[in-house]
Amino acid sequence: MLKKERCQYIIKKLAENQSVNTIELAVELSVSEDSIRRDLQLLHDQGLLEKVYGGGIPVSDKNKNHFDIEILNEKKKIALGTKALSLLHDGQVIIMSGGTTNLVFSKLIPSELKATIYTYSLPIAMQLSQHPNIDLIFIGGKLQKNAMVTIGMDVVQVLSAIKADICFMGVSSINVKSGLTEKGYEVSVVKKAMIQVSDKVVAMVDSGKLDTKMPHSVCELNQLHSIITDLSPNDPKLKEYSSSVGFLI
Amino acid sequence: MLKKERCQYIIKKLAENQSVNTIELAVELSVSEDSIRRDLQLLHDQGLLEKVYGGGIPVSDKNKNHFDIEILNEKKKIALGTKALSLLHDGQVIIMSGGTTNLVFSKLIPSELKATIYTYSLPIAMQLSQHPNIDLIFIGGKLQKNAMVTIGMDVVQVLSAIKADICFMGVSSINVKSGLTEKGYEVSVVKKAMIQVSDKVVAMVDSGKLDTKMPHSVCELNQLHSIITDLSPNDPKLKEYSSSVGFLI
DNA sequence: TCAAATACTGAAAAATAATGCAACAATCTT
DNA sequence: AAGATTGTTGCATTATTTTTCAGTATTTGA
Repeated sequence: MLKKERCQYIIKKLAENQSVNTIELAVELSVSEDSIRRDLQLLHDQGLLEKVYGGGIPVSDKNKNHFDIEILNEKKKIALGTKALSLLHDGQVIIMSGGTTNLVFSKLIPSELKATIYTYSLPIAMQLSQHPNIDLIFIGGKLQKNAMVTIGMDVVQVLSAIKADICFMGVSSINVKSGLTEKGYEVSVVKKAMIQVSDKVVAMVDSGKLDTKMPHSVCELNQLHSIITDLSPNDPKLKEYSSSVGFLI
Repeated sequence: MLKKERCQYIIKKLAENQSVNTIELAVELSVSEDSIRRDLQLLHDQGLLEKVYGGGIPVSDKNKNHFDIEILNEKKKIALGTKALSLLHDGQVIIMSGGTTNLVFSKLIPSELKATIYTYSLPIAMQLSQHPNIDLIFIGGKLQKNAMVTIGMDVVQVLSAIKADICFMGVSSINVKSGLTEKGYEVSVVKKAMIQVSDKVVAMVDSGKLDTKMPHSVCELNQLHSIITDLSPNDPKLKEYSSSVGFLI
């Protein structure tokens, strides 16, 4: 068995049992106790467990001051976000929706850019608050827990009062017939409001979202200024979209 | 067997077994280990697997995005926050100001508590968004970067419309004569608004803040329901405060 | 305190990896 | 078709990583 596999096994067992024992592990994995100890040391150095006499226990999460957000397909999303950078200019007023695609994008924004950004996504706000030249305005409201975005009438109301140059819209589902659609009604309402007040609407589309559909409509394709994907604009998967949208990037 | 076929075989086996072993593969595919290593290297370069000593494992797609917040004197603040827990009850409407003291406190809130919490601090919102039973409302506005809180008239306006049972107020500076004071004018305005709409105001005071002063006044001591510190209520440093305030905890 | 259990240390052994090289085959060029 | 080019393979050598083992130190619990 590979060393890395052993480590994964240990982590898994630790999560299940809240503790692991050196000797037990040595028997289960048929290696010497020394090897197990070295593995435990390694995992400890990575902050993945607490080493104690006789084995290991989980790290106490009371003292954790960090927030993690999992990003699927980060590579694709970086490719996508990098393309979107060409649409940014100094002085713009920008609205950004939530989603990990936009989170990745926000990380790519060059630190020289001077712009005003509105968002209602907590993680994106955290990210952009580190940016030296961006005026950041957070749109408050009731928080939707899993997505970490605010929703509801408060959000719509604030959005209605904005006049934005461009809006980067994270996309849950898109297909040619139904356009953009969302799983949650409230999010769809917020997105409609974003579109209303933005000169350009840019759909940030992870290629996995192509040709899928959700219950609540956001807008038709012809309302989009452009669609940015991680694929080449000539990719056959995008063929049917090209006629309905201004730009495919 | 062709190199390409081998690579496909490796990928397939990896998906099935969650790991592949160099020597095994060499035997199965009847080529030298060197060739297998070269294949693994190739697949690694293509991002299709993770190379480890002895073979390969799937690429971990758990790409995480990381936000860290530094907390000074965390121990003191945990002591302080733990005392504050006694003021929490189901059904309360709570306002929380920003600051690391309140961030630590928010982490200590038991997961059974059902309450509504208003805050204008990004990190506290991130923290509380993980809480299963708390209705969280974020107060939007322009973001102040270093403190990661929203400020300005938008915030004051939203606050004015609230009616809260209790308000946990992070404290920058406190002394007997001037009461609570702040470095920034805008934050002081926001805090005044919080006090206006809260039945009880609780000052969360790290003992390092005692007997200090800043330019902008927030309130006098007699407007506070209680002061919570990391010290014992009988500590001599708190003596002069005791006469002006309802409770010292 | 002692005895047992567990941990740490360093060195040697074993396993695995990387590198350069020559042989060979497939492909391309002329 | 002959020659040049390229890519793949296996081998020998050298480096690196991992494991074990023996001896010694530390921690634990009675």
